[in-house]
Amino acid sequence: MKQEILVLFGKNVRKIRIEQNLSQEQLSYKADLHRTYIGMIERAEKNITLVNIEKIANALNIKIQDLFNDNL
Amino acid sequence: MKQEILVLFGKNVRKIRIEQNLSQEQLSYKADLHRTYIGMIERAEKNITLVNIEKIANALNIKIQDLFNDNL
DNA sequence: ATTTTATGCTAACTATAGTCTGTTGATTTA
DNA sequence: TAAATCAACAGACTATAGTTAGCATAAAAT
Repeated sequence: MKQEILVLFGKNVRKIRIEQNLSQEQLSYKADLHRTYIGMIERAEKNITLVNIEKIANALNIKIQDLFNDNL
Repeated sequence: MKQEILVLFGKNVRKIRIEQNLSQEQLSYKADLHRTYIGMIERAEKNITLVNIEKIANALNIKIQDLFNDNL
């Protein structure tokens, strides 16, 4: 994929995940998603659906809106 | 589907679309999506992907974040 | 009254999201 | 130098998102 919106989203997931000292695998457990899938999202290789967007936001204890911040 | 997050999203799309006096069909042109698909999204029958979320936000001239407001 | 506009709904199809296994390489830890 | 942790990546599979045509209903417009 590599569309800009997916890149923005993926960067935000990675940034917040690392801030919380979580590995991709740990986040995947919390979000009930597969290990490799988190990596694909962070690399903007998949066009994520809304239900999974929410799962990730919940796993990171943030609002969905926070995953669309575009300051960096 | 009918998951809560899809219901919230659909309600917001409909609300803003009507505020702007657009029919589903008119919005579908602007967003480059099919007529019936907009209806399905508003009725929370499909789990929309991020790329299409952005298309709808752009067609409505709003930010993606605005589609996740939960006041009404 | 009938034509037009708007939406709901179904069903079938095709494109792709999402799952899962396994391999590789880098880094860290013992 | 192992052993363990982490992430990138590939490939194959299954589930479902997204497209499209068509029919039904209701309301507004002519």
